[in-house]
Amino acid sequence: MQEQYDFKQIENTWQQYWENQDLYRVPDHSERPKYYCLEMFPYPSGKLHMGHVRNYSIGDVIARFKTMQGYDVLHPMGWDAFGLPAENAAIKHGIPPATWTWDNIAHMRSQLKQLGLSYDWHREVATCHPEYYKWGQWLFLQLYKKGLCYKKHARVNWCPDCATVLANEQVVEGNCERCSATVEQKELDQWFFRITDYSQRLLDDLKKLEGWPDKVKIMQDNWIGRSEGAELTFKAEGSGDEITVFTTRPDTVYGVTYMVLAAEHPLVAKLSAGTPQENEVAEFVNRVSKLTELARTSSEKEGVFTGACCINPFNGERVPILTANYVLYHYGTGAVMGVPAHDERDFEFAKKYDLPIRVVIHPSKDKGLTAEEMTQAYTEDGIMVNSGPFDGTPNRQGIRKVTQYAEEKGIGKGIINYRLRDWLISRQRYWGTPIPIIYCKKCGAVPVPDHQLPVLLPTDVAFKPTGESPLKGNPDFFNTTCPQCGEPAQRETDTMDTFVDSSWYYLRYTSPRDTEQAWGKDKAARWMSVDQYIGGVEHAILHLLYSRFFTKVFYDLGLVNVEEPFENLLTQGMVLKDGAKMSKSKGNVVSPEEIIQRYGADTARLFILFAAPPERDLEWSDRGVEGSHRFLNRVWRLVYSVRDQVAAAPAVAPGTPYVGVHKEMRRLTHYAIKKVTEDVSGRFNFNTGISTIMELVNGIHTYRDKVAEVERDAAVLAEAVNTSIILLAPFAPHIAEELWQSTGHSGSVHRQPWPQYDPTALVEDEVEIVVQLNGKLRERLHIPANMKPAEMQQYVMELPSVQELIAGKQIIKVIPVPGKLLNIVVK
RNA sequence: GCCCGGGUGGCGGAAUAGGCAGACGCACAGGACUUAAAAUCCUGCGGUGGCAACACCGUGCCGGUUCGACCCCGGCUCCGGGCACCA
Repeated sequence: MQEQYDFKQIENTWQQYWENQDLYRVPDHSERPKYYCLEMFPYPSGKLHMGHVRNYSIGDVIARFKTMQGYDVLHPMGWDAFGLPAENAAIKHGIPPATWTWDNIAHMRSQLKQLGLSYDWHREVATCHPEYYKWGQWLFLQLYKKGLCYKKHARVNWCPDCATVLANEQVVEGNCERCSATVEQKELDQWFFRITDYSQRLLDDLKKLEGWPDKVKIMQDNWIGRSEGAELTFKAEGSGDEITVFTTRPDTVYGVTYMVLAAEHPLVAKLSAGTPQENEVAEFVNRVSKLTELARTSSEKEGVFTGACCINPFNGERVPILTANYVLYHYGTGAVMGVPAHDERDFEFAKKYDLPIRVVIHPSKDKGLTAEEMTQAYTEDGIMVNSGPFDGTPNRQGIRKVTQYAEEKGIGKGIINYRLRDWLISRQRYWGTPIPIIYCKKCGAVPVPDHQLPVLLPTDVAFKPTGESPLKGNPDFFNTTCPQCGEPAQRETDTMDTFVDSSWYYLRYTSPRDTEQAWGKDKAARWMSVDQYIGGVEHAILHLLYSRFFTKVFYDLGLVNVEEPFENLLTQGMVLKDGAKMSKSKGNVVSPEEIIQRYGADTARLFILFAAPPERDLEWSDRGVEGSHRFLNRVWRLVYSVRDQVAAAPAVAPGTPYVGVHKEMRRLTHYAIKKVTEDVSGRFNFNTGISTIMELVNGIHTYRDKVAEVERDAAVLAEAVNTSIILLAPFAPHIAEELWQSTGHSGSVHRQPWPQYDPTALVEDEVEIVVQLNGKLRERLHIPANMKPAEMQQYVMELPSVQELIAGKQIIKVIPVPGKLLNIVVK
């Protein structure tokens, strides 16, 4: 063992050794229980950033800890390798996307290896590899055959900069989630997955996910957006055209004073035809439908009379039909009833256009409302009035009763609406999984037969700066023959959203090299579900919702036997510098490479785990990094100074009665085992775990310095030193391995069993308690630890110093808390 | 507007079940070692007053419950995130 901590040499040596020994390979079958630890795989952008380092350091601690606890830990890594940046690089630098991507992967893989992460690299996957996307295509076809995948002509989100369509989830406040360009609307033929068929199950099963943060579950709940209500049908006067509205408040149907249709609603043109309103309506629709949803909904409410009226089937009243910008065509039925008295939007609209307001809910029997006095809508609960047979009914009951009545009369029905839309998966891009569909003039859209998979992405493609997919200009790719009739046919040139690729990679890791199937059912059964998933909260909806959907589909197809993919989810916070997210434009980026170069991987990992608990944002501090480095040096010097004594020491004999400093050293050792185990297992509070190891190391220093070498108990010292090395192993794996080997051990420290604490070592003879007077701290004192509350009270109360405290005061009550305090309440 | 988080020393953070606020680390100050510096080691480090023992104040603000509140309840405020004309 060298006197100096030479992290470079140590990290290189052990990384090579572990690789040569194949230390992190995990078997598919064994007697040990399984644990699946997964971190979100990265997009191979070129270099690791600190967010990656944090994500993977957290996962590595858990994986190593679980391994030491006796589990077979599946801890894989791979690459979310399809995507637009590869195409941009091709256009900009003339490098083919495949070359660019594989070069990046090679570099990032070596960076990950430099961090000393315990991945089973035999299981590496890359979504751009034909052996991976072949099965993505196969899964697409399984959904297709099940009717969960369809092509539809629809108004879709189009990003002009990315030159492709986007899923709803990828539009953030009207802008592209990737490049922030303003999203436009286009009418196109597009492929969708029928995720809406799973709305209710995706919602219901959120309750089963006890290991997920509430925040993420709430976000998914909101996104699915279940809303219970009724559809009610009104008939247009004259023509008899039916207008069905969706409402969550059927109890207010007697308060309807107008109807509103979305601008795109087919009846708008029909109803206004031939009325004096016709031109005005056409002009309004023309203007409004050009606007994006965001532009429409952020402007003031506007509407025009269509010239037609309809009859409220509940009270026979005649109300005008309008069209307005605040009604969305794609939600519900694209039509709403206007109840200004009890809906804020309707109130605002009615005030602007002078439409009548009719109160049909009173706050209570004694408290009424009048339309004239109202300054805002009354949306709370109350009693129904002006509502024919329903007068006097509490409105909550009224919702049920009106719906029931509508069903009996055939003018409506109860219904549940979801905000969730089907998942648009086709992309007009080259660098993605080709959609395995062939278009034949005779047979229509024909799925590519299984034996023809994969539909290979051609690599000899020309990129144009227009951004158009080069597949369109590649006849070798798109010209083919129909699998059904053999006539000439064309391939689909759209590729799949990369979120499709990342929605099943956790399953592929269970059978990464299987050439016969997407995964082995037995393998998936052994490893699924993922016990711990770790990644950024930015995937709360997109990736995590899609993966849940896929798993449910696979369950229904009999491909897996779990209904949820991720048992426990840890969403790590961002890495900040000077209070802001690291970014090139802000110039506050700290490069992992530089930190590893200067301080080593162990220091980088230790700092990032110590500086904050994983879920919180982490403020980067160069000083803090130095502190972590200093600590590792301190551990090194300690072990160096006692290495021979430790190596030669016997084990602590069970039951040995230690006293004084020796006893205290043992207490500290076993307390550290207890505390670090608790911090790493349940709470993932690595910061407090590390601080406990620091306390142990500080304690060993004191023990070494204050006790002469001859009086030192070698067994106690060795126990403390060995424990600190083992506890440090998941956090700083290289230095721990080196120290382990230098203190006379054989076998990797990472294959040692995680230590168990000895409860008898934690028992103290004396405890410090405080004496409070009316809850205020007055005195600290030491008492025997085994005192019962009554004994403790008597003992403390008789102490002269305490007598002095309470002299001349009337004692009202005394509250003894064993091992903690005694509170004396006096007057 | 609605729904989640979060406000604790100069800084990152700790207090896991209502029981000693500030563990651990950073920064800073003083000291030891050194010709000197770095490294290392030791000591101090919430505020105010005091030579000191000690006293008083102190977890965003106001109030409540309790023998006792960073922690529970009510009301506000500021910061971060999500959703937002979804009928």
